[in-house]
Amino acid sequence: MNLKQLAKELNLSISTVSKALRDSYEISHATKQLVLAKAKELNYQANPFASNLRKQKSKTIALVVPEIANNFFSQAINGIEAIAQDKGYHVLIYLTHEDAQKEKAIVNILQNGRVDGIIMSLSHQTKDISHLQMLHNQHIPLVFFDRAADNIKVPKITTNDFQSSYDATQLLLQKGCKSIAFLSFSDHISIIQQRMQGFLSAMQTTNNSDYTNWIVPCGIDNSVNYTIIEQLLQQPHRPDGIVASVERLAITAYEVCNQIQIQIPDQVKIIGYTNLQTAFLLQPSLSAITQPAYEMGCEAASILFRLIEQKGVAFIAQETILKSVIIERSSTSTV
Amino acid sequence: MNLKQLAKELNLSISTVSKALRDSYEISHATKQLVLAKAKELNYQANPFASNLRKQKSKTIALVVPEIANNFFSQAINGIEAIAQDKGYHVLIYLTHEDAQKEKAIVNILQNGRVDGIIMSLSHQTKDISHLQMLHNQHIPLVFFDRAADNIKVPKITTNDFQSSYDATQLLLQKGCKSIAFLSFSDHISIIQQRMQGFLSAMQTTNNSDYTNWIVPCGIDNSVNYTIIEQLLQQPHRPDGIVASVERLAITAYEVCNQIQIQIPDQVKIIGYTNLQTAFLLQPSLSAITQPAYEMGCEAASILFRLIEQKGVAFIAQETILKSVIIERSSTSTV
DNA sequence: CTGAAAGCGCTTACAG
DNA sequence: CTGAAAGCGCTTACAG
Repeated sequence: MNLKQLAKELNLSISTVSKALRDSYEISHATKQLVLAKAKELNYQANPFASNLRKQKSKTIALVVPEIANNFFSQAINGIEAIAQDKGYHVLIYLTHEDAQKEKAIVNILQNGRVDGIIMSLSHQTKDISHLQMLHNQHIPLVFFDRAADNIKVPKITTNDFQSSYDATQLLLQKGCKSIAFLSFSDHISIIQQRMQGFLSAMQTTNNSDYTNWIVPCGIDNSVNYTIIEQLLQQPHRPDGIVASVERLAITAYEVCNQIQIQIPDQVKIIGYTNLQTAFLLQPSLSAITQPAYEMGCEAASILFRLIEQKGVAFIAQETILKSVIIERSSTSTV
Repeated sequence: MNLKQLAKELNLSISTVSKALRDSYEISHATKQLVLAKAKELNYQANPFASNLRKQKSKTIALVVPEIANNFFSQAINGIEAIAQDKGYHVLIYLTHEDAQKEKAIVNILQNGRVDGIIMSLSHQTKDISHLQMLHNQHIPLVFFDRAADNIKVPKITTNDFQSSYDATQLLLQKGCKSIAFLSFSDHISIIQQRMQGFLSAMQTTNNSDYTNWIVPCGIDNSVNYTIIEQLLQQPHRPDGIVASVERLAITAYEVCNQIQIQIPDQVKIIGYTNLQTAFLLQPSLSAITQPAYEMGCEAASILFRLIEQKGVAFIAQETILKSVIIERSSTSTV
C-alpha cells in the first residue's frame, strides 16, 4: 500500500493525499478527513526510506556504547530510549565491545546520513579521535555521556567524578583507613582521570607519612585484574582500603577477598562506583558511588534532540554535570 | 558527496560507477580499481535511504524487548548485536517497558518496511497477538526469544523451562524442603507456565500429604511483590523453600528475608532463575537457574538472518530449545 | 484548494 | 564493457 494506490482509491492526486496526511494548510478540512479515514482503513504507512531520502532527515539516532551487559550502560540506554520513544525517534544501537577499531568502523558507517545524530560513550582504549572530529566537521550532531573525548567541542553529560571520588576516599579515611588503593580502569579516559585526581586530592589532605596511596592500573580483562588485585592484597603491607573506579573492579575485589580469605571490612574496606541493584545484598553489603545513569541517558537524548531540531541550542551547556550518590554500607563500616 | 559528483570526478557515468562499487561483472577490472580508489579518496558512501528505497531492503532489524536494565535481556541483546555486526546488519532497539499497548504501537510502526525482520520477546501482559499476526501476514520475518507467543508459526528460541524448574524443585526437595512456594511472574507467559508445570510435576513426585506446594502470583511492581512475599513468609505455616520464576523475585525474596530476619537457607531455601553475575557474592550466595542468554540472542539473530536471506530456511526448527544451567550455592544448602 | 512535475540518490534492465 | 533511462515512494515549489 503506497501513496499512489491510496490516491487512486480516493480519486485524488498523490500530492493532495501527501499534503493531507502531513496536515498541510493548503488542504481543506473535508479532504483531510477523507484521506485520514481511508489511510487508516487501508493501514497506509509512508515508506520511511522515501520520506527520509526526500527530507534528508531520518528521525533516527545512533547510540554507540562500549558494552550493554553492564548496569550503568543498560540504565543509561533505558533513559535514552524513553526520551527517543517519546519524541518519535528511532534508536540504532552499536556496541564497540571496548574496541577502538570497531568504534572507528561504526562511526565511519554513520557518516552517510543514516542517522540525524549520535550519542556516544567512548571505548576504553580510544585515543585517536579523528573519526569523531570528522563527524563534527560534517555537522552531524554528537553528544557524549560518561566517557567523553576531550578536545572536541560537543555537549558532554558526566557526573561529578572528582568530587564523588574525593568524598568516597574521605569516607575511607574517616573509617580509619591509612593505606588506600585506587583501582584504576583505563588511565586515558577522562572520567577515570578525574576520579583518580579526586582520590589523590583526598589523600593529600592527610599530609602525613603514616598514609599511603596506591594507584593500581587494571583493564578490561577480568582474569588479569583478578591476578593484579590478588597480588596487591597478598603483600605484607597491603592496603586497608580500596576505591574501585568501576563496577567490575569492585566485584573482582570481592571475589579475591572471598577466595584468599581477607575479611571485608575488617581487613580491607571497599567502596566502588557501581550501579548494581543488588549492592545491598552482597556479602558484605557494598558501599557504593552510584551514578544517575538513567537521568544521564535522558539528558543526553534531550540535548541531542535539541541539537538536531535546532531548538534552544544557545542554552545547551558544553558540560552537564549530574551528581552521583554515595551510599555507605557494611563494606566500609568500622569493626 | 554523492554518486553524481563521484561520477563527474571520474568522467564516468553514474551507472558505471554504481556498478563498479557493487563489483558488477559488467565492469572491467581497471575501471573498478579506479572507482574504488576515488571513492575512498573522497570518502564516498552510498546514501542508505536511496539504496534501501531502490532495493526494498534495509539491512536493518528491529529488536523489541520488555526492558533492558535486566541481565537476561542485556546479555541476549549482546548476542544479537554481535551476530548483526558480523553480518553487516543494523539493529533498531525498542523497549515496550512491559506495556502491551506500547508493544502494539511499536509493532505497527514496524510494518512500513523500515526493517527486514524482527526479534521479539513479549511484554508480560501481551494477550492479544493480532499485531504479530499482521506482521506474519505481511511476510515480515519474525523470531521470538524467551517470551514467545503461542498460536503463531514463527521460530522460537527458548530454554528447557519445564525441565529446569523441575530439576530446581527436586533440588529443594532433596535438601529437605517440604513446603515450597513457586513465585510466579505472569501466568499467561508460556515460559512461566512451563516453569510452573515443571514445579508442580516435581512436587507431585512426592505424592505425600506431608508436602505442600504454593503458587504465588506476583507481577512487575516490586513493592507489591514485596508485600506478597512478606505476607507469605510471615504465615505460621510458611514455606521452607522458594522457586523464583524470574530474577527480580529472587532478589525481592532476599530483601524480605533480610528485613524480617528469616535466615536463608536455615529457615527458607531459595533458588531462582537469574542471570546475575554477582549471584555468588550475595549473602548467602544464590543458587541459580541460569539461561544461556547470550547464546539465545546469537541463535535468534542467526535464524532471523537466514529467514531474511532465505538461506537454509528449510532447516530452521520451529522451536530451538537451549539448556539452562543450575548452579547450587549456599541459599539451598542444608544447615 | 487541487494537481502536475521535479527531484531526493540510488540500482538495474536494457541498448549499444 | 559503458551509458541513458526508468523507477523505488515520497515531498514540495509552483501553476492554475
